[in-house]
Amino acid sequence: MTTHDRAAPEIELGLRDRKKVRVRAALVDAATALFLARGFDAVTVDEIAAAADVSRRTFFRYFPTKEAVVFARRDEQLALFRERLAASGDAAPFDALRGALLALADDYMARRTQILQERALTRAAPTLLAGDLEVDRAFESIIAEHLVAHSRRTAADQRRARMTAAAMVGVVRVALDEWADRDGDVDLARLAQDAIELLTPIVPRFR
Amino acid sequence: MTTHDRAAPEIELGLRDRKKVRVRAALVDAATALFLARGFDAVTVDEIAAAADVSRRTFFRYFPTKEAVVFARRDEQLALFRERLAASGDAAPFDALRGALLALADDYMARRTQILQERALTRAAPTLLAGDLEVDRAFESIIAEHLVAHSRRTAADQRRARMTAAAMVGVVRVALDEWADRDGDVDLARLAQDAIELLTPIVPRFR
DNA sequence: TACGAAACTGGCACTCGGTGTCAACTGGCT
DNA sequence: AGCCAGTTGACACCGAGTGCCAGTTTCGTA
Repeated sequence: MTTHDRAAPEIELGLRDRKKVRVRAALVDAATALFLARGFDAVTVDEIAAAADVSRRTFFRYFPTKEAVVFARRDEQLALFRERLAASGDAAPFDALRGALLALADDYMARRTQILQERALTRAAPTLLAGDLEVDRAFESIIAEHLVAHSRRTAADQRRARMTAAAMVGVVRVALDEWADRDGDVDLARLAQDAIELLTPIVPRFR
Repeated sequence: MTTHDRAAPEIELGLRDRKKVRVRAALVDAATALFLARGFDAVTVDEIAAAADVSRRTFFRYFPTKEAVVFARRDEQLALFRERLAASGDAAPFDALRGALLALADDYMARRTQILQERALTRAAPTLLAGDLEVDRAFESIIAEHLVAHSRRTAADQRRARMTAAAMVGVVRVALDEWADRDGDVDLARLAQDAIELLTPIVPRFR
């Protein structure tokens, strides 16, 4: 029912769209390979385009910036998180949140090496660091939306919901950092669980 | 004792250094005036340099990037915050934190129009937004350092200290956002106070 | 199956942010 | 006065991103 491909990859795409998917994938693959080999800054868009066998101009038709190609995967995570949250509609808001976050933690652990590689890339390039922070804000927006929607209409309550969202993203990020710093050798779900539990006393209404 | 100028602005500067100060100020003034008039992206470095009567190359000798000239003032706030925190050395860590944050809130209210202008600028330019986020992380680092230094050496305790720091920056930012959204017409200190109070139950050791 | 519209692509020229280099200048010191 | 070091401007250069247009490919339709 949605235009999202994940749920229904079987719909016949025309040749035109299949080509587009192929080109996009080729660009992502070429870029990540080059980035991992030589670092983000040392790779030019021309090289990426050449490696994917398209013109430089075409690269910028698929991605608005050089950074965007790095964050393509992260945007998918974001959309997935939003879906999961929306799916568990009538559960207690805080429980839904915990569920979605822990599911995310599982995803991360499953794609461990890839995640760690991406992080290593991000640390080395200041430009990418900025994008990383924006992802956090995006998560915060989703969570805040969710909490606000399930709060009373009081200004004070809504503010508190937004504060809770900000705090939650903060503690979860610290958990993620620790996991990454330990090369993914600890249980991220466990860390995330602890992080979320830490906030229990400040979550409005449930405890 | 420190090399910081604030405490001792009376030391005689040679003609050379006085010039440098003047040029730097001229660049900041010219840049902010142009930015406010036409927005960050619509102003080129050439224009800023011309308005300040120096060459384009000289601009980049004073600031590493076009963004840096916007964040010059914010870096001062950051240093000030760090000093305040270090000053109140033997107070309870959480009290010291609250004190420094509330002092910061007072600063913001005192420079209300300037702060609001800067924020308006930042919102409009995606590049600047990234810088904004980095400032938050810098604050978080300072707070985390402070809390970690006053925590037990346990891994769990230190992690909790870092999580608390992240949460604190989060809730304070929400307070700041609300203040700015209301055009600075509410009491920021009060909002910040509430935000910090919200975290009391999760702060390690004190309650 | 042929054809016209629409989408996609490549190439080119251009703007702007940022850097390396070097020659000319200016203030500081003896 | 004169040397040294720091500062400056000019120029050339690179890479990211954008507007534009002409050529090609795919799609829907007659």
